[in-house]
Amino acid sequence: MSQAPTKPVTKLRKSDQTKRAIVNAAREFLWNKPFRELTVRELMSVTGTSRPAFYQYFSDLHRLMEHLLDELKNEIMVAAAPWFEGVGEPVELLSRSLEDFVQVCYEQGPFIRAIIEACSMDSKLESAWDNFITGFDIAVCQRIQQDQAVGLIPPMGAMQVAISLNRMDVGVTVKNFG
Amino acid sequence: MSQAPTKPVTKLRKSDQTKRAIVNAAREFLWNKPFRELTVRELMSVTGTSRPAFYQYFSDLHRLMEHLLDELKNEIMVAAAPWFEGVGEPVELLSRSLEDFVQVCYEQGPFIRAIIEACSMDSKLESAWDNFITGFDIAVCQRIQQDQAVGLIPPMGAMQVAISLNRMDVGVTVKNFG
DNA sequence: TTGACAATCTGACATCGCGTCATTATTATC
DNA sequence: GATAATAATGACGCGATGTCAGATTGTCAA
Repeated sequence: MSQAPTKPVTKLRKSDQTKRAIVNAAREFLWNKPFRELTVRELMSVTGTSRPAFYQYFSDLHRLMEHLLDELKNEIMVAAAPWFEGVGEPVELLSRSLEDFVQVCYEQGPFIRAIIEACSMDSKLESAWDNFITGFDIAVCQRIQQDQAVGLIPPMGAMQVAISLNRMDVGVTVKNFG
Repeated sequence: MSQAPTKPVTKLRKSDQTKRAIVNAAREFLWNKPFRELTVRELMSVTGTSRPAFYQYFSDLHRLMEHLLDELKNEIMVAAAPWFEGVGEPVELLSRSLEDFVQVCYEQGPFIRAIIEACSMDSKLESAWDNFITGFDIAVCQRIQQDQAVGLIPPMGAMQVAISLNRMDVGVTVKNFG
């Protein structure tokens, strides 16, 4: 090996620190206030740095929300991974990874709400969320079809059921954190 | 009777004409464009009258959406009335007034989507929508409880089921008209 | 018809938040 | 410690909003 990647390209730049501060400030704000009240000015006043500095890290507030969506995606993928892969006894598998899943939704509830609020205001973020949720639609659909093949679930339009269930989950989550 | 109310206080003001024009222009716009792209300038350029004239009728765009919500409420109440009152054989009643209900959602789909998009941007509109949907939660809950009393539906938390089903309906409707 | 009052509309204004500069200050690296 | 890269800033122009005094239009009694 010519170059062991023990320390990849990960320099600990000062800027990462500021970016982290921005994201944290956003999280704190959005924990109990709606996205529509978030302004760049208010956000940056918390971090200490000036308003234009924000644009060094995100081209606008919606990009910031896209970042939160990415982080949410990671958290959820970890929690739902065993279920997504779906090896093992179906019923027990479901109830076990559902527990982790609900736990994530509980911890991230206000941010999920905020992301969805922001979706109405930006086309790109809307697409990003749509990709995210469509991934679930497909995964749930496949799971249903597998269980249908074994006779665990009666034969009905798997995709429609998947979509409906996912929209229900989102709707209830948003309601409970509104 | 001292004064027969054949013609109430309903003068046919010129203004009502303009207001109608504004609402129509909004409907046309929102039929295939998202709420976030609607501006007072663009809206009024269609009606012919000047931008400030808008504020004679609605204090802002969200009030306009509140008006659309009111009109939607009326349409839906008519369609769902028989089911809301709930006299007659449960199963047939459901499938019959569900048909009217779905018809309204189909015709009004883009406006429902637009209203919900706008909700994220205005606290008052959000409350108005919440009142609207809560009415359904309660009605569906009662209906479930009635059918539970007769043994048509197994005993589970009626309100939770009602809320979940309603959020599913909204979510699927918005998805299909997005 | 005419006058005059009220309803309706308008141009111009102040405000607010956004996003972008050229420029300055601060780090990181040698 | 010098210097190149990186980060932060003040100042600017933009677009949309909501308001107002004043002009315009519609209405109705005389």
